[in-house]
Amino acid sequence: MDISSKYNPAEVEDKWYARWLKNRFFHSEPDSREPYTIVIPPPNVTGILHMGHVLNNTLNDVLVRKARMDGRNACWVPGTDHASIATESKVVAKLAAEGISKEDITREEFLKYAWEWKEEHGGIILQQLRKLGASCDWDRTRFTMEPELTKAVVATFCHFYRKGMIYRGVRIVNWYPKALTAISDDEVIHKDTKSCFYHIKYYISDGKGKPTDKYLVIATTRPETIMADAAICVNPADERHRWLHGKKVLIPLIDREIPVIEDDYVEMDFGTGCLKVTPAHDAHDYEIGLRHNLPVLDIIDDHGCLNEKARILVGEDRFEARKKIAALLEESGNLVKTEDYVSPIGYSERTNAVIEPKLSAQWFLKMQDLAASALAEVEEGRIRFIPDKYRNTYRHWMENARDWCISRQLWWGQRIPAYYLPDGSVVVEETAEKALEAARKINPGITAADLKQDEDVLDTWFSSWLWPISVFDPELPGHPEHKPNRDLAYYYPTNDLVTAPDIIFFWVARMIMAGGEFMNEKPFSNVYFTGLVRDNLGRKMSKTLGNSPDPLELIAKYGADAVRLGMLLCSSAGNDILYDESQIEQGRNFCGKIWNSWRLVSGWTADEGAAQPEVASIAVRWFDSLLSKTIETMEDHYSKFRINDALMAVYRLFWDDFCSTYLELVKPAGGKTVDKATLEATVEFFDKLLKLIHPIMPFITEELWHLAGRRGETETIMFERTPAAGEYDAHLLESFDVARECVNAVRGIRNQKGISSREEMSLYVEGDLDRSLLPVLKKAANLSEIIDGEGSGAGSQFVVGTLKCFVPLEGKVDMGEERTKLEAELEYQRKFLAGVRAKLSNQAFVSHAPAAVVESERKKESDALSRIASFEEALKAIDNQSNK
RNA sequence: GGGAGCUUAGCUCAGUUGGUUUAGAGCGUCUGCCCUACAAGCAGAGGGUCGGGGGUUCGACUCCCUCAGCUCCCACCA
Repeated sequence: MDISSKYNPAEVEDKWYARWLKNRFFHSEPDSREPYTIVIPPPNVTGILHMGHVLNNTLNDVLVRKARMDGRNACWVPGTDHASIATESKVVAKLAAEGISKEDITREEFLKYAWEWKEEHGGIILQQLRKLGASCDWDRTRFTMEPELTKAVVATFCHFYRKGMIYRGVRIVNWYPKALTAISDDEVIHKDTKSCFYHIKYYISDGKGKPTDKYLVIATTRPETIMADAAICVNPADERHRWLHGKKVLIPLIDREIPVIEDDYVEMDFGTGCLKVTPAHDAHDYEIGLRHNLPVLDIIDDHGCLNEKARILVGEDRFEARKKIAALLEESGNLVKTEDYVSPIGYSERTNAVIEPKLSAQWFLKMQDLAASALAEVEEGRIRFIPDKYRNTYRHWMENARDWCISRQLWWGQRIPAYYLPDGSVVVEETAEKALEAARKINPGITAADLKQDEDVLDTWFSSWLWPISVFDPELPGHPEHKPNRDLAYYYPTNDLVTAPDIIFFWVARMIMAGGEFMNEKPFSNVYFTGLVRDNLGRKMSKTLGNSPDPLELIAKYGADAVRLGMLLCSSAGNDILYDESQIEQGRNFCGKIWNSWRLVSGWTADEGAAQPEVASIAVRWFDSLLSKTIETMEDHYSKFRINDALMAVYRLFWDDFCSTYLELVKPAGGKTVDKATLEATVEFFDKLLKLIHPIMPFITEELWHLAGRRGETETIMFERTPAAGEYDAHLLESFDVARECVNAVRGIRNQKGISSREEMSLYVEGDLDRSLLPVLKKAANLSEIIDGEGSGAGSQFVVGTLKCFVPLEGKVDMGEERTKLEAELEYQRKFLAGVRAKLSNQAFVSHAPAAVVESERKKESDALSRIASFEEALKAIDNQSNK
């Protein structure tokens, strides 16, 4: 059969992916089989493939392909996420590059640009996934902002609003001045940041707005907010500040009078024990303000600049204002001192911009009930996390979940379906028409033009949490009375979810909540958390470091199968992945190995009449057993999501056992013909191996499966069944390993003595070895004869287990060297024996340890004794020789 | 500040209820090989007192305590 001498992944991969698509092999429809469902963690619609995606989607694909070959109706639903903040900021940047400012255009115009951009760049990542071999059901591709899914999101909002779980409130939120939007707590990262602690004098007022000569000192890191102070707060138990109770003080520079209040919140031993309370610019202060009924004065605008309410430094950026006010305070004599200080500051996870705690009106979803039931799903074991340790993290969060701020001050996203009447009252309805209807019940005179829809959009996660439901039946979310359609009824709950642990709360937890709310059923059974992909120095991959390779270039260079294997090689669940290109090289090499092994086998021609050599017959029986055993091992690994262990098992089976051992044993000596039975068995083994490898490396296995079976274009390995583990001969496997060790030892001696593998040798064996395996020894070690008995004279002695072996080495043996080697062995065995005997002579051990353990120690003892005897004899023999 | 986890060969990691483990794998390293499947390969070899200390136990990489180092998550002491 013609087969190119080198495997060409690019050609093969493009060919097969196109055929798979053409035949719609990935497409799934409900039928009588058991479903296996995965929904993709939807990547950002404008994103491009990075190594994290490669890891995640490779794992997904392995699971899906495995399930498909297990005979299940596998469905992997792909799609993308509209990613409001990320996408909007990209569009804003693009417009800015064209000289267009978002503020100069209308919402409609902006959205037009955004959609254009999405159409142009959106979904590139889905094309890229095809290169990786992802077997997604592309006919089911979804986008979180497509009309149907948007309807689902809006309906969901209305649903929770009607249940009284959504409310609008003025709260301190994490304000992101650059994008002019609030972001959720989860999108803020706190980092210890060097800053400055300003100690500032506030003079006591004489009651008429004039300073007395008495003062208190507060310490703050944010002097630019003093103009927004509503009070000074001290701990009521703090004796030092008792004299301040009931007093009023004047804010420096602007001389506004504020009260001194008392609250337990203030730590006596921190700072000066006096806290300036700035309800508009600090969440704790806001709480204190509520308790003490303090006025709220917001002096920072949406861009992070001081506004006119600050009275001074109006229009200055918050950081500029901080520098300037420090100078002003210094001038006015209010600055006592400054000291270096490190404090946690919130940054945007996305852009690293400093987040401003800011008072603003936002929509919230109450979390308490949702979180409690979502916690139970995991705690009571209905949903399994892999690795298990994430349960702790999950529990902690769910027990402390705060209400979810679901509004975002953006345009790209699902607009909040709240409509305001001129009198300020609000109606929440799925459509503008329904809203008008509802509004007229409040005020019959209302016209459509009077109703103003809320300007905000919903947090992206407010759509992605519906994903496992809405991709199948977008009618259901928000309408729990709706009967699930055929797809949803069949595919839900999905089986496994593969995702990164950093979105455990953003997404995983919330999908569980939505599942409980609308389906009364968990959305998936297993969540496999991958690690973060890092470079080989352990650094996160980032554009700025330039340490993030382009997966498509890697695929072009090494092939998708190689990239997949390379990623899986280093990935055990939950551990970070230290990526190194050498792993992908290893994948490429494995492809080469598989390819070449078939080149070898395909070159064999069967000789109908020839009898099967004994060594081939043994090899076939042995490999058949080993194959069964390995399949069993792999199934066990898969069931525990130990994908890389399953991979390693088949990798070694193929390379070490099939190629290096089996093929070498059955390989016809002259390179000409092989008996029929052996050839058939070999081809069948190869076929099974391909099937075992297919979920991991889909392309090369499909190619070879076709080459090996001369199969038609509409056939595919992907619907073949996973080979079943049959019975295996444990005794054969064990004794075969002894034989292999012997072979190893002989080869070692060859190596050491510089004897070519082509030169035949003799071997003496004495002791425990299955003699039926002698042909294996003979062929693998290239022995002319194996003599049962004790060898003597010039030669080298070694022991495998309790088997004593001797290789005659006439004229090639250095007796001194042999002596040293044997003495070292003897020394080791004696020490070992001493250890075992110490154990056995310990009465406590003998009486407490289980009989089997004691028995095995006894066996160790007798084995060691026999080995020692062998070595001693060998040494004696050497001495006799040299004495001659 | 709270919580979780990690520390095993040069590197990355297994080690599944403490005893057939005299601690394994992959990669890398070293030695020898182009023998017609494969040098992206073949055949071998070396390499670890399982982070330190203590304890429980007949027995500890495995359980407990403690110290050290690292990582992650949560947390706005101004």
